[in-house]
Amino acid sequence: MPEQNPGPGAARPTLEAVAARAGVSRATVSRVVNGGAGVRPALVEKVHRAVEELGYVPNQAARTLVTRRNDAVAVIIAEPEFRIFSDPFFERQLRGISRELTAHDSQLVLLWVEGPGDYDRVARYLRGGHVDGALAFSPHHDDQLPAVIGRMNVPCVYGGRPGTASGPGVPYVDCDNRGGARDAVRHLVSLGRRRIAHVAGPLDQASAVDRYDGYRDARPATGSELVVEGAFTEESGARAAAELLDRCPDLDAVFAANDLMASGVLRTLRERGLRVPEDVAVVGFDDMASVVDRTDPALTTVRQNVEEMGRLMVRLLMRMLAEGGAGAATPESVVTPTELVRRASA
Amino acid sequence: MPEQNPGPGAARPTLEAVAARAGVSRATVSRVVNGGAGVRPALVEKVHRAVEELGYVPNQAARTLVTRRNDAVAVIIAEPEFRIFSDPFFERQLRGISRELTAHDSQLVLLWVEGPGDYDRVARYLRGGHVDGALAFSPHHDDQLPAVIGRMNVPCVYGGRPGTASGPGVPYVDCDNRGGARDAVRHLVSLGRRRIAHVAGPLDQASAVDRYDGYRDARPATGSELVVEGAFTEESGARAAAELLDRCPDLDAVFAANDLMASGVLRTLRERGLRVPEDVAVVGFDDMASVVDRTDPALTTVRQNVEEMGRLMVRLLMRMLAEGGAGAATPESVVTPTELVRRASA
DNA sequence: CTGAAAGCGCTAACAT
DNA sequence: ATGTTAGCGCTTTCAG
Repeated sequence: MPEQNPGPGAARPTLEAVAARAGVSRATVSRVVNGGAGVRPALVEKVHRAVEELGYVPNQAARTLVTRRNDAVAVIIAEPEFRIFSDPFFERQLRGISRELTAHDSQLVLLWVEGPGDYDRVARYLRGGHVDGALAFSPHHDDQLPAVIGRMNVPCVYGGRPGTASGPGVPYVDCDNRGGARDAVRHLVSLGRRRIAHVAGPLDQASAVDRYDGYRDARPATGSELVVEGAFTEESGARAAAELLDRCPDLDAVFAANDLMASGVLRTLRERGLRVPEDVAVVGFDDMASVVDRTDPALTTVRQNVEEMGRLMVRLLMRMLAEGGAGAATPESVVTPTELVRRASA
Repeated sequence: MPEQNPGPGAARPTLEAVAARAGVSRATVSRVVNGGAGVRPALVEKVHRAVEELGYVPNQAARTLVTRRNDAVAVIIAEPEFRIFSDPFFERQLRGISRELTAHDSQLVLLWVEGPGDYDRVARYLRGGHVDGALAFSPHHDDQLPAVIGRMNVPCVYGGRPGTASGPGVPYVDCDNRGGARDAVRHLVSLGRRRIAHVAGPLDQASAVDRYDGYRDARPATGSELVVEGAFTEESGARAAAELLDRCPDLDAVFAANDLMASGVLRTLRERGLRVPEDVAVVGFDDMASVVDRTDPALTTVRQNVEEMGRLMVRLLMRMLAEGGAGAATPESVVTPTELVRRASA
């Protein structure tokens, strides 16, 4: 249990004080505090005791001033849409980030961007040198945020492949959306389904586009595409299914670009008296527990390991920082594998 | 649009450089950068131009070192339970905090505490003087986190009344849980209901206890208490309702300590063929949009303004900081009013 | 292996 | 109204 903080009233002990108490120089205390390499064990011990007794904690500002390291990373969340934050999905990713950052002794500074009006603030903050690097989420293809961040020349890793505005060579971590979608549709094909519809996500987001591409890769060549664009919400999935059924009453499978929409699809199917999977097989994407657990029948879906993706973002960033920031070449992006999880719906 | 960052390679310009360029002293530049009070307009203009041309941004570490201000606040989230983060409820509160912090030119540093093993890390961080103050969420009555934070002597405001472990006089922002519960139950009474049951939240949380107390205040004096403790989840609400019905088949109203549990109660009632509100009236607590919108019938509930509560936490903290931290007396806590929202269920 | 000394970039008295 | 000066607390050569 750490000592009591003397508080804002009483001045906190400095290196100087510790040095005096231990009967050594400031330099020696500094060495000990930073690992104690090349200091005689006896002195190390003495210094440690003094630190303990005085309740010494290094002043981070002073340290940053000379080392130019902050041990802090910004997490930038662009939220042009509603809700992204309360997405259990995103929570998992943030948790992965938080844990990995802790493992690297770094702090998480949250920058919540509600719109273009906030870009200046973010830019200023990044320029201010408050953080060693950034992790950013900016799903929308035309969002200018990546461009703004890019101009700041701060090492940054994206969660999800960023849009065109960010320019090429921007490192990111994403799951294999296209491959996962391909697996999902191939599975439906292997079940003997032929009229396979797709409820796409908002096509201004890379993940939605990639999943759509995967659908195109794998769907049977016969017949035409059967696609409606949704909004990644339950409601939009339900509406999309209705439209699809109107257009093609005898469709025998639906691949939805996420679980929430798949859940909406199931609802519409039930309302129309269609059985799942007998009449129509359904596959989702994400394996989002809060949806998948409640669905009836249990939803077959494509799983991605989001927490791991969060951790990978941090590791990638740390590698960039270690290699000396702007000088080094940007590292490769990471694309994580997905896994088809078979349940009752397909 | 801010200039391009010279980047880690090129050294950033310092006050010194700006001073040289503008042909003034460092002190003058400093004054201008910090508001420019008492500097001749002509010079202000000159300095501004130099700042512009050089793309100067103050070094925060250097500034913090001398002013002892960080312009950063820690948000500490204890999460002994699952899920708290993806709670849309909590998102709203965090958003209020984020916005108000931005208005005060402060940054949000997120400290995610997953268990007692993290307490040391938090304590060290707080001791390190990285932040001017903290905002903490620690709903569980016996959680030692408030005690740990208290010992650090860092100004801190709690979201929700903290448990006993924090000691007296700890400032917090909470809604009037007891009064809101009282209103809910009084409303049921005014509807002529007499056998009013309560599905309580986990009674190791102050909010659950307070709502329970409100129930006791207002329930009809006749008959005995009819209470089951739930876990603030939909499922636990459903189970609690089943138990209540077994114990008292002719109950005519249920007040649930939150909307999620109320939704579970509705489910059980429906399964047992009871009509709402004809046979049993139901009232929830929170007015959580994602629940209230889907419920059938629409849920009567007690609304609290969470975003505002988040903002109030920041304002309270800022007042403490302005008044000089530990020296001044801790300010009064803030209890915000609730509002009964009548819908179809009661 | 240890200590002395020189800053990191900025602010805030204190002079002028 | 402006400039001069003395640190803030730490790391890091450079001597010894």
